[in-house]
Amino acid sequence: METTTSASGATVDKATRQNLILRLISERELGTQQGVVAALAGENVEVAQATVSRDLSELGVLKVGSRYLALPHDPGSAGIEVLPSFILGLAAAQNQVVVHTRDGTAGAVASVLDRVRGLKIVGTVAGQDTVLLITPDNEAAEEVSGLLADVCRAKTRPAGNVE
Amino acid sequence: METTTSASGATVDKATRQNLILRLISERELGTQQGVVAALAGENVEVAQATVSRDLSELGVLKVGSRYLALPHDPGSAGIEVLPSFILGLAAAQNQVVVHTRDGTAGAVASVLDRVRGLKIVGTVAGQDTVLLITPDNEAAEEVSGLLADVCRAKTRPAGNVE
DNA sequence: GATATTTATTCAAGTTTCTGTATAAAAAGA
DNA sequence: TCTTTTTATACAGAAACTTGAATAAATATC
Repeated sequence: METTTSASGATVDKATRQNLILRLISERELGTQQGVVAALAGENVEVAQATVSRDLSELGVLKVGSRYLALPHDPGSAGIEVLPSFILGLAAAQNQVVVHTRDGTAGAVASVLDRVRGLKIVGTVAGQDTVLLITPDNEAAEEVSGLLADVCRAKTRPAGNVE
Repeated sequence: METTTSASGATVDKATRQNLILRLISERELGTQQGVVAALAGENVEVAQATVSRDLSELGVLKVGSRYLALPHDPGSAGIEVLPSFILGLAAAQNQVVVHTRDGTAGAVASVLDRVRGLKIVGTVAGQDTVLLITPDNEAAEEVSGLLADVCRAKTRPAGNVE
């Protein structure tokens, strides 16, 4: 079960490393695989870029603009990639973001958003065609809104193939 | 990912075979590993007894009296082995079994019982110190009651080590 | 207690997985 | 377009997993 024993690097198995990656990319703003390699090294886990490439791929991490976004890998449930087809509009106001969706899909959209790691969202409320996102503060609302706008502008691309 | 290619045996991977085993032991009344080997063969999956031994072990299947009982392997949640310390008494009546438990533990007991595969239970209702089990018919009630009595008489033994 | 049955374990072979290196492919920038 | 940056992949060695045969250990039966 154990792997990766390197110079001073801790011995961690693949699953542990991948969980660490999920945590790192939701805490910091990581946008390149080298960045992830460095972040891992900071946690005393040394791996090659190729391994990070494969990890991101297996984890289903997406790159939105210049930033990785992680969904907990819940195979069988919809991921961030469905959002563009559901979201019609976005508006930030104070520490809130109002997401206008296709009729009847607000619940689904909220459900997906709730599960995106690294998104600064305190909570969501879904109506019929509207999701209200509450963020910690005004900047977070702008940030989330911008990020979602990127997602919907199809600036999204998978950070790897699917299995 | 593939394994086990034999004479006429189908090619199934370990996970598939183990799921099949769970299904077989909850459908039929299997009580020996040879029996499981035979049942698998009947499904066109040929393996050795040693493999069944390891499978039962990994699946956390228990042998109660002369019969295997399977819990869906939900690591972290209590299994059948906790029942003896919670159940104080059992009584079958018609198609019902009344389980008397330590105060406050009826919910936990019901939760475990709900997850035992191969137990002929239609549904459970838990109070404070009592669980009512509804079975399809009177014989099933007797059978379930007897089985649980065996469990509590510590006739239970693991069908294998734990990982 | 002796024998038979049932289950677990040791061993070895075959397979799969994991990962770094090196390199190719793709994307971004100039 | 040319260069640079970023990401993906072929390859190979190492480690881990899977499994059957043989056998030991445990349990049940007489």
